[in-house]
Amino acid sequence: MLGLLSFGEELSGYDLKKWSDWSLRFFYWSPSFSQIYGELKRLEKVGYVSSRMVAQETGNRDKRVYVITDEGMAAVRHWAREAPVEPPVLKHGVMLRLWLGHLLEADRMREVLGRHREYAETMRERAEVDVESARAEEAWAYPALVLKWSERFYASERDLADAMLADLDEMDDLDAKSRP
Amino acid sequence: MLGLLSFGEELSGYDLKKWSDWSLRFFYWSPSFSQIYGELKRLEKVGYVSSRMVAQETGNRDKRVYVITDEGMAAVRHWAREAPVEPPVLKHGVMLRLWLGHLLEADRMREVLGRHREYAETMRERAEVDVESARAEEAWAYPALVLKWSERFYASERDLADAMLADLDEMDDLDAKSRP
DNA sequence: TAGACATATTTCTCTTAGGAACATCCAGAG
DNA sequence: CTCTGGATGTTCCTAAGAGAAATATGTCTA
Repeated sequence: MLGLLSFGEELSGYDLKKWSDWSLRFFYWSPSFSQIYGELKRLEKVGYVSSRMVAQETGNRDKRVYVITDEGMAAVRHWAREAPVEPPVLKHGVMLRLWLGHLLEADRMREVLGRHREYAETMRERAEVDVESARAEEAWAYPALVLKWSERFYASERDLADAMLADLDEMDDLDAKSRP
Repeated sequence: MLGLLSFGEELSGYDLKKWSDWSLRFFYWSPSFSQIYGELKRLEKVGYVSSRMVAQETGNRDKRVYVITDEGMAAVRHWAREAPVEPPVLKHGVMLRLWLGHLLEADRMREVLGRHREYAETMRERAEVDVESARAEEAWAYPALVLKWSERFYASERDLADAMLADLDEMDDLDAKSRP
């Protein structure tokens, strides 16, 4: 949350949710509304953000918008610089299922893998598009860098699926030969 | 849990924890003890596992061991076959930090990335070792397949870090030129 | 003029995470 | 020969996270 606010914009809880959904979707989860609104109150209490109410002309409901304070900036900066490097969290449901390959037919496995391949390619394409738009703005240099990483990451995820499909074929061949 | 038990072994909660920590570490998170023991009771109540107490000769404390039932097998099998293909969950703290590149020095970024690169290479090596031992046993054919995937995955994670380091260098070069 | 959709926030409930506590034994260090 | 750390084995407690639903309010469209 502080990271998102560190770009300097004045954002509502709703904005933060949309922003994080949008910006982090390639490499990080996005907090739920309940987490965001709760956290904003906590952050304000400790002085890392400050807020004000905004009456909206355009007709929409009034909202509370938040900006990061100097203390908040110091806190995120400290985190970004000094936090220990932690391993990424991965929960790969597709691999979990294939790990249990004795429970499903080879064709079903291929289908699951194929669908995952499609997902990876779709994500790669989306990242590719985002790289272009992020490069247009100077302020997005680092996000653009990470988007480029994401594009490559999903390309690799797609290739990994292909490699595994090939491994599956090979397994079947060996099986067929040993049981003629 | 049912997946782990579907290999047919009679396991205690403690065994399940060690097993899942060990087997899934490359591609899935492992449940906590509290989840495991709670879940085992729930699974027994719905008839997916059954348990018995075992008095241990070797001196260790008595334990309760669980086996999967036919209904349990049917349930995991159904899950493995029919569950929707869901996108993997990724929380890449390193990328989140680099996304906030405006908050830290270029050298600190390189350090974080370098450490992540090392982590990826270590994981790759571990996966490589595990592939060999899994291939020794016929029953581990599918786990071996996923371990092979893991080995490639971490190799790619390492290469992605290298590519990003190169991107960072390039960014610095351009920066230096535009501000002579 | 209803219905879908977008903004904006709160509430509730369930799951997951993670550590601490408890219990028991073994092996190795001092 | 005792102390301590580590492995086995299980339970309890608390906090964080996920996600749906409820509550407002207004716009645009079929």
